[in-house]
Amino acid sequence: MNFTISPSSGVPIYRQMYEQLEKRILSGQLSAGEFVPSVRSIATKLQVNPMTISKTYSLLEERGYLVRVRGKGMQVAVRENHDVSNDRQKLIVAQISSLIEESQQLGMTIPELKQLMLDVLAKEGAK
Amino acid sequence: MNFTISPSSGVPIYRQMYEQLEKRILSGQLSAGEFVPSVRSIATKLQVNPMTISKTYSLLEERGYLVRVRGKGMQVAVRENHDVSNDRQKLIVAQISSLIEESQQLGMTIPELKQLMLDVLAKEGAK
Amino acid sequence: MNFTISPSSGVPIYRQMYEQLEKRILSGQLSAGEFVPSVRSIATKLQVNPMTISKTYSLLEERGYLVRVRGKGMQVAVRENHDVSNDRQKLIVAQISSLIEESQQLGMTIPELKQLMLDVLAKEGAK
Amino acid sequence: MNFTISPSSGVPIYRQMYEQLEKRILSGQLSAGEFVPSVRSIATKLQVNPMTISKTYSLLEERGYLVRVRGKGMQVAVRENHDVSNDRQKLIVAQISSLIEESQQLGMTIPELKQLMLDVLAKEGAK
DNA sequence: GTGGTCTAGACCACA
DNA sequence: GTGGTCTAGACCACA
Repeated sequence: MNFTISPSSGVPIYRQMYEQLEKRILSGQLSAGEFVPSVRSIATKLQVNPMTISKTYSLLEERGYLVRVRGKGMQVAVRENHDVSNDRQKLIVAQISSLIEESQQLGMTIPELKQLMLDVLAKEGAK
Repeated sequence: MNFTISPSSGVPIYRQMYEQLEKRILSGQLSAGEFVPSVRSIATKLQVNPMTISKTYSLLEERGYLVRVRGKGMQVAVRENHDVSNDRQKLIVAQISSLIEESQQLGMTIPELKQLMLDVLAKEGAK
Repeated sequence: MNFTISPSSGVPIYRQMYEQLEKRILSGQLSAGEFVPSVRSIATKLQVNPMTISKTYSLLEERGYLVRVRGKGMQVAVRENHDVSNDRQKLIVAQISSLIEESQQLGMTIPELKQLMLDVLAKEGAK
Repeated sequence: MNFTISPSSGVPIYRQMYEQLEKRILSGQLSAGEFVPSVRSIATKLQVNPMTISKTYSLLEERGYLVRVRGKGMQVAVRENHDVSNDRQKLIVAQISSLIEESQQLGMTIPELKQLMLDVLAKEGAK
């Protein structure tokens, strides 16, 4: 499993790891029951302090994404009503909402924002 | 002029102030040539250390939003291509792009995202 | 007499005025015996605090460029051995020296700097 | 690493430090990837407040000279077009240009200035 | 009156 | 260990 971290980005390494793992779980690239790499193996590979990876895993455990299996490692949690697409949707909807709020604070109208979104989507979709 | 700060939010106060001022300048609520409140007046009002506000102003100066007028205070900069709507647009477009990228990392398709955006916009527009 | 000041440049206004007047005296544009405009007339014209201009004049007086004539104003001083070209030269030589020092701190050699100077001079001379 | 500061020079300490570090980076004495001394170690050595050094580092970071590596310190940035000699040259050329401009405001001709430069260079080169 | 600089010292996140 | 943020309070230059 590959991870990309940028120690100088300002974003804490443990958060960078968190986000990459969360995305893989939410998108189904990591599926329930699967084991994630050990803290040590990742720490060695990325040349990072093991405590940092440990912090990432603890956070993922706390939020229900991972389950600690004693003596074996961390496993992707089997979540009840595990509607992946629903999780995803909530995450994206929240971001759209905050984008709307911000655009309004900047004095942009809803129709203007809508037009902008459609423009950018069209451009990206064409890639 | 009113500001809202939340000392317990984790976001540094000087950054909170920065964002509020940047938004007001970009949205034209503060227009070129206008003087912003003095460091001391804001510090007193918000019960915050003057150096904290000073840091905000230095940042805004460094980025070209404010101009220091010695002995008189800080003034909103007259920017050459002061096409406010253009600044705003760039800021929002960048955020839409990163939202698209993220949704794709989560395994969502462009049409799905588009539908979601339209739904949320419709809901917000109706408020 | 015209002056150009930029209140937002960071350079104190009294220094900006000082430099402009010093240059005019050193270059002979203002000659000995001539009266400079009154503090008030400049202050009004430039929309500047009279104390600021006063500070400029005091500095020029202190350094022997101006002489206070009671009831009449400030006069360009008649300086003994008033070799304008010599003053000028000292001023420029000092700056060339500090340029050499700086270029060496940056790891540039004397021949490199010499070449650079000749290049820039050739370019400017052709204008 | 040694630094020289003069608290009584009028130039803010954080600026004095900035200039010394900028020069060492531009001259290649500090090379990309290298870690600069910690805020605290410099502060202790120079008997100066850590915040003062921190301000220097923030400025160097903002301008792209240093990169903050969380929990580890500040590292000299790897810059894309890291043509050190080019950076240096621009800095010096800008100063030569402004020297030419100034000499002309003082009524000196280009040939006179050229002669003066050659004289001073010859004297310095002989040291 | 304005903002800038600095100290001494505290507490925090991150590794 | 690293740097970041903030306070309380002093002193300074400038207008």
